[in-house]
Amino acid sequence: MPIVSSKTAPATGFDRHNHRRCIQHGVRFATHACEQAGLQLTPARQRVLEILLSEHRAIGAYDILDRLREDGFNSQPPVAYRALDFLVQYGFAHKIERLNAFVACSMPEIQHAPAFLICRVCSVVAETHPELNRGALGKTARDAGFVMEQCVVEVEGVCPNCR
Amino acid sequence: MPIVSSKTAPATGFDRHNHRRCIQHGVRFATHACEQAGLQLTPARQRVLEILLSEHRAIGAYDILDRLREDGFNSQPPVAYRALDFLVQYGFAHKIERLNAFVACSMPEIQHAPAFLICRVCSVVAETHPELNRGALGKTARDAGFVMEQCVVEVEGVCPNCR
DNA sequence: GCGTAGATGTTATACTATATCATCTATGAA
DNA sequence: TTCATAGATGATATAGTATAACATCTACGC
Repeated sequence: MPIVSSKTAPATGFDRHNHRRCIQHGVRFATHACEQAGLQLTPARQRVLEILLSEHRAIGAYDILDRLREDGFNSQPPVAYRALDFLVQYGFAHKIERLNAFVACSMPEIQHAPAFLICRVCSVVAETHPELNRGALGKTARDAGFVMEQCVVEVEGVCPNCR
Repeated sequence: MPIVSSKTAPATGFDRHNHRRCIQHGVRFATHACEQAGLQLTPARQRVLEILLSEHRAIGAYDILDRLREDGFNSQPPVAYRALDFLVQYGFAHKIERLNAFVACSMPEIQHAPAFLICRVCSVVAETHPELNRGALGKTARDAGFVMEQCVVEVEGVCPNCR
């Protein structure tokens, strides 16, 4: 019998894991998806994705910019923001509004509205997909006649590793 | 038989209503609550609350600052941010992270974790309290061993009046 | 009188994000 | 080939959001 119910989505990011696979998988997936869709995963875009994939934490645009500079990329703000806009637009990354920062998507193969669990101690950000439409909030919205389009769900708290 | 189920919280803000009451009630409640708690609802704080209560929309700190200036208040940024920090800290207002802006709390008498329905057409922000702990997201967090402390839930879409 | 805590005044600065216009390159149509 | 177009990048400037830091004031209790 599984400890985690199969009816709710798990949160990915807190468990210890071979992180190189996250990076490899993320880049490989984006490469294929862009080829399929006729999108250009240019060097700057790929590098920003790699930077984001390098940790399960939210990274600010200006930190990304610093790392691009180290790698010899042009380092004016639009460089980072353009790459981030691209990655967010096509679902390879997400913005954490609460932190004004960005994370790589940890489940790009699944079409989903993300939700985030943010540890205030270690800053790790785990991602899940709660399908809020189905819960109380979805019912409230329907009852009110409100059509949900974009959802921001960001929960701050303490992760299992920091308790 | 009620159209809206009593099991889920309604969204307040989209329905037409006598808005003067929102302002009166909000200020009166805050006045009493501050007296009870030994907090100072100073002129600047009360004025910012009134400004926020003047519409069910999110207002940016610098717009608030402009209105304070018109009213003869000191208009340096810290004036607005300090008042907003106070109002947010004690639950009289909320920050909408997605918009970098603030709204008056529409149910200050209820201890709650708020969720917002934001109309992208008319910018009206309705507030509700979904108790996410009870739904799928709460289960995901518990299964992951994550302790939820602060929730940001902001849904963008189209309100009943704009459809 | 004196210390303290909370509030405000004041100046400066940090952090986040976008506008704008020029340039380059690949592609496909005329 | 030439041209037009779309997408990407280069480069400069600026807009928008938020806080640090330190001085001052005021009310209160001791």
